[in-house]
Amino acid sequence: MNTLSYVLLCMLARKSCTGYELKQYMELFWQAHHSQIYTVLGKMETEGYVQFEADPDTTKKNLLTNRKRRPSVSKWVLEETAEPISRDEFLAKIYVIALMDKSTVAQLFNDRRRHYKKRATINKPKLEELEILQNDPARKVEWRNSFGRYLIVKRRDELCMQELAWCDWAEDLYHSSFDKI
Amino acid sequence: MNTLSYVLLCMLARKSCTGYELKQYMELFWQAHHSQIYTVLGKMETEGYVQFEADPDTTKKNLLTNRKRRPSVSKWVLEETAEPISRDEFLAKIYVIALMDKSTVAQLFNDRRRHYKKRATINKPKLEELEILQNDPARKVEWRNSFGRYLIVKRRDELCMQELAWCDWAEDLYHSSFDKI
DNA sequence: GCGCACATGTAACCTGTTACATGATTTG
DNA sequence: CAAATCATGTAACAGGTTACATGTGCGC
Repeated sequence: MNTLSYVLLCMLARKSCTGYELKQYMELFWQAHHSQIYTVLGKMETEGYVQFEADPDTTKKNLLTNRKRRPSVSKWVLEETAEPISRDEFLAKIYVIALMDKSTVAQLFNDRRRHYKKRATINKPKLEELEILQNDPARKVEWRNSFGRYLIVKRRDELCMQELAWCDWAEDLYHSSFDKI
Repeated sequence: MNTLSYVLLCMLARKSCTGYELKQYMELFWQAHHSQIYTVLGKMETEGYVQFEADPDTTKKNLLTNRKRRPSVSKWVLEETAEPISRDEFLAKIYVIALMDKSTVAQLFNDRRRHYKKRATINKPKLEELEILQNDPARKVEWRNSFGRYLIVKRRDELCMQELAWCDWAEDLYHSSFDKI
């Protein structure tokens, strides 16, 4: 049981998912390839942490459910939390911004903006969906069940907006610092 | 020459560093263990990307310099930039916030705040130092040389502030959603 | 019918982590 | 003078990526 296993168990604590869904839900804060996810899910099954249930209706769709190993998650949550890891190639490139020509700089920032705009458009509908839950008194149980997810989606949304604002600020400063008029 | 190698070359483009310094400079956006850094620096030397220069004064201190392999960095900068990777155990735990007891939630947020406050206090003096460069017309060359680094330190500072604000917002919302008065 | 998103899996390989090792210099 | 920080390195192992493989269902 490594960290990824516990991350998967956390996802499953909310609702049963397929491996495919787990990957998508996790992408907000933990990127893993499907090859890795299916491999560790297999190990987790042999160790009794999850159960596979074949879906008979729509063929070939497996549902996974967390079994009565919940206490192991509660225990993990109390253990010391490792610091977040980030690896951002774009920022390594920005490190040498003063050595690049202007067109390269423009391209780098445009790519970055494009990427975060795309992220934002994927995120926005998720956020709105969750905020509908929040404001519907008839769906209190669902809201409670999605509360953690809402906090994370909200954080991700802020992050995207701030990154885009930083791109604009940084590019402006670059021009006002290095353009000799 | 993998991604880490290019990240190291970017750091060295700014100034000569020891392996130890490289680790610290990179930590802003790419965390690597010293064992990995020294290993790849060794490979980079045999392939002629860097040179080791022993420091005769203060014993045992090696300075590394980037050689005339600069064009390879320029080429790398133009290649497609991989998306940033993040792995945040804390957010996985937040996913199951609705299943935790209140004291666990309080502890989680407090640890997170402590961590980001610490980050902020490490970052703040770096930011101030760079802003002094920016405002000193006599140190234009230095400012230009540190411009990329400034952009990154600034981004990191914003990130810390926003994370701390999010913690307060999230914990408030948690209480107003789940405290039955 | 073609391409795309859904859906799952294995194997080889590269990257990153942990543990082991050592020694100098600085600060309380 | 003990503890922390500076400073570098190797080896074994665990984690993560890439490539290979296969098949379904939907919309254009």
